[in-house]
Amino acid sequence: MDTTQRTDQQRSADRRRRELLEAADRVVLRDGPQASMNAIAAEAGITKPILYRHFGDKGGLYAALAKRHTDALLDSLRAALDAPADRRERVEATLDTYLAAIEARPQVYRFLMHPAEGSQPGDQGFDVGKHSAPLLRRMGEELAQVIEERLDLGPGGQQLARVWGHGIVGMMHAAGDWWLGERPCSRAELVRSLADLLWGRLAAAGDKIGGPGF
Amino acid sequence: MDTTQRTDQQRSADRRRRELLEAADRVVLRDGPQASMNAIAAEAGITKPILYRHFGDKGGLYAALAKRHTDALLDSLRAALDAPADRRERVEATLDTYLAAIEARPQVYRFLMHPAEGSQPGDQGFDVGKHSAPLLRRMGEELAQVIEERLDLGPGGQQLARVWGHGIVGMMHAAGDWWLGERPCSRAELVRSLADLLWGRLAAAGDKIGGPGF
DNA sequence: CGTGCATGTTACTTGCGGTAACACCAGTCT
DNA sequence: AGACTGGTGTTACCGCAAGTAACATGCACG
Repeated sequence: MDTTQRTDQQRSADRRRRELLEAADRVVLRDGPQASMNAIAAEAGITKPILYRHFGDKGGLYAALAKRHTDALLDSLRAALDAPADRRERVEATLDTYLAAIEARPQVYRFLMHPAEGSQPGDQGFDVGKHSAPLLRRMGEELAQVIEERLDLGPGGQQLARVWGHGIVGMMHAAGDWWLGERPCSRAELVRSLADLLWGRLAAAGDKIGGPGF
Repeated sequence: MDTTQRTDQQRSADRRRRELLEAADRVVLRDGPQASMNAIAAEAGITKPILYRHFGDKGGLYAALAKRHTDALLDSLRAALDAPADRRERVEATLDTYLAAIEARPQVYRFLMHPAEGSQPGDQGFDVGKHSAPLLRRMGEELAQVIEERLDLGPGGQQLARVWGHGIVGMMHAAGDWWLGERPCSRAELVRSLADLLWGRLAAAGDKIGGPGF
């Protein structure tokens, strides 16, 4: 039969692909996101055209690389979101999971979010194109789905859930990005502050003496 | 005197610089963010080296370009933030101002936020490096300052204000980005939904029948 | 007049993404 | 056996963009 043979070849190709992705991962983590295709190929012990045969173009390689990390992150987030606890605790657990992830592997994070960071004048960086948003988009959509499934938001709830999903993810992202850069407080404090924000402390806070409130 | 002469030269240089920036603006708005230095120089009626003399490198040109738009946007945001109204109205006005801005000039917005969007396989895009964050960072810091100045948040309020500033800006940004791409609702609805989120409706919402709430 | 000095040019280097053309090395068909 | 096929690998090249000399020009000052 030729199906068995094909399976063999496909397996071998898949294995190769995985090896290449791991090599790319190492290079990106070492050299930052402006890693060149040549460098990645060298790390994998081969030359450029093979990378192109496997991934089409640089965007394809990036997409495959990003998908691995994105999937892994989304899995842990789902786990935190599904933990048996009350809503506030779940929100805090999810925030903490995300922040712990970006804290543990900032290189990966910066690659997914700010693909051209740290580039020198002579660099062209990872031309990421429209591939920088997908992680945020996917997180936003997934969160929206969870919100819509579990919360009773009345009429228009589905749209509200989507807005909130993307909004909350954006909040988490921006705060995390800033926090990662400046480390102004502990992770737990950050989680608490963000949860407080989500819990309406902004609306509940009193005005400061001497002027109209924000 | 040579001070007057110097002033003359400096003025002329500044004028030239402004002209170049405007040319760059036109090209970026027309060709998207992957505009080449050659193209910008051609639009300005000159050649590359002059651009480099004025702006150092591409990042410098980008930074100058971004600063113009960022400053303008921040000015309108400050105005909305200072309007004489209660807190919720101000928040809504600020959100609406931001969203109106990105809606009115999506090209500028995409340039500031997603500088490599729309690039073709053969393009290298605008190598934006670490210059994609500043707008968000500045907005976050300014908002933090406003919050800290006007809200009584008790002890640790300053840090809380910074977290919230960056978090809210991130929420606005991500929701706006998603909304701009999908247009799932009107601007007013989006503003309302985000303000509701900030006003604690997430915490206040009831669980949906049949399962533990989010 | 020559001496600065900013402004402008052409022509170049370097380095990247991407591709074409060729070489090798399994197994397969006749 | 010997031609055929399909995957893996190579070298050598193209095109293009960033960035950089090195040289030319116009204009104020002594």
